[in-house]
Amino acid sequence: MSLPAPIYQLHSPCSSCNLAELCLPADLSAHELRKLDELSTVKRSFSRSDYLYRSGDKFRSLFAIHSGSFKTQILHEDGREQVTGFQMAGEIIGLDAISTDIHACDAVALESCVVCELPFNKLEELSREIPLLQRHLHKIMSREIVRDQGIMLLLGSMRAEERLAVFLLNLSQRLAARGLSATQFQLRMSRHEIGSYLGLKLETVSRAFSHFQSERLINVKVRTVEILDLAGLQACLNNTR
Amino acid sequence: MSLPAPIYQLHSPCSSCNLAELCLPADLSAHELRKLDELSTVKRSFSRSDYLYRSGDKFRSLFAIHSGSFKTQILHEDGREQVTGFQMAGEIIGLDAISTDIHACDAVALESCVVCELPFNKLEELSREIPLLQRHLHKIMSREIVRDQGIMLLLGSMRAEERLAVFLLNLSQRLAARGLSATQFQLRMSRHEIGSYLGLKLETVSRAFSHFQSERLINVKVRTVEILDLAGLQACLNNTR
DNA sequence: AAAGTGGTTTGATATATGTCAAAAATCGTG
DNA sequence: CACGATTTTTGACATATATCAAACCACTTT
Repeated sequence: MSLPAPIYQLHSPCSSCNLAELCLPADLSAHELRKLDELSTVKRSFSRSDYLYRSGDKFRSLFAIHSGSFKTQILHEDGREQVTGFQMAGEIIGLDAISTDIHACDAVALESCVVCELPFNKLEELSREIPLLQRHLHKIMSREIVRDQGIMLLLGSMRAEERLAVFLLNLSQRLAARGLSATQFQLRMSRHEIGSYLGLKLETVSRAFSHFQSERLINVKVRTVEILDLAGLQACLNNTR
Repeated sequence: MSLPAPIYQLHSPCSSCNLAELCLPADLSAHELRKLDELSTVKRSFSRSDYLYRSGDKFRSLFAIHSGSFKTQILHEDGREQVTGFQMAGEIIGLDAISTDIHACDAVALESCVVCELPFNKLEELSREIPLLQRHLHKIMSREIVRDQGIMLLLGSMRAEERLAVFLLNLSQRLAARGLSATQFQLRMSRHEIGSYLGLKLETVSRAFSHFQSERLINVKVRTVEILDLAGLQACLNNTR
């Protein structure tokens, strides 16, 4: 396994986690919450560019991101790479590995991160006993499918600037859901990584950023982004080609 | 709901279905198989261009395709469309709807089809009682995630001819898994639908077909395809740009 | 503070794919 | 079988994005 030794081990019950509303189903009974604490085991820390797992690793656990953010990527033998997502606190990562018991992509920390390991056997066992948890797990997997299909739409039928607008609006909305600013944030990923995610070359990403700035939709200075006109960005999407 | 009245209703136990090896987990006990037959209810027939479900429909059931094939598509309000997949016998369809209890895409029959309805409540109940079934359901969902991410790679970083090669090889392999010819088959979808799936215009798809033919990799006459050189098609993928 | 390194921006140019158009082939239907 | 409607093919041309290159900037290391 590619996990570094846990830098600090905190026994951290899910029931008292401040991210519970993102990770867990609502409406669990006290009894169910207590049961669920069987699950939460250890938190692990990662530094920028550490691997949480690698493609080919044996699958044992899903991971809940407690803080920080990751990218997931597929590396094709011929050198092609595709970033398949950027994940942040409260999101569950590793779902692709369930199908074959082998991780199908790499997960790489974009900054300092803390992650909760969720042993999958245990999760399945608990979800047999707690129907709400079962349903929740299904919803999380289904949500990932919907997300991926949204990206297929983006990659299959949107132009460069539309893709970047979708990307920025999505980031904005997820940050807001975490109580952070929807309009001012630091990008944790490079132009190259954004390009890989959006199916564009890094120069094209950079030009699109510059163009948005010249249109007064955003201010951007390298990785610092301020959205000036959310509605204007939205409007980019309606210009069908 | 958009389902037509079942044209014929056959009570058809999964345990005796010839597609069981595609739909069901291996190694179920006789007892478990018997339980599973609680699930299988009714088969429904569809004709070409019938909707199995539409985006926005209330979610109640997954569907197992018994015969025929479907496309799934997202229609964006601005008229953009994206075909997100082509599904054939033995495949399970509707997973995207679990996340919100509302179908997120349309499923349209590409030919005459027969479909088994799998009420999702029942499926969850059974999968709490049959751990192998639970695991199987998880694997099916995870497989869909992996599939979608493969398409992201295709859309994000492959050229037109590579995309078509991937498409043809994938079809070939799935047909072979169903005991059909890996090298001779009828396409059930139009150039436009293939293009939508691959993020290309129909003219580009048509040109790529013609080019493969001129290279003696395939014979293609409208919707009749014969693959002459499987290895040659594979080799298309290694020409990194 | 200087030097090095990697990331970013911008410009000039090339190219793959899109667009538009017309003809050919195929399919469905009376 | 013929008609119209639809799909497919092919060509000529347009364009969005990629490629190549250089300068610039920001961060790390010494």
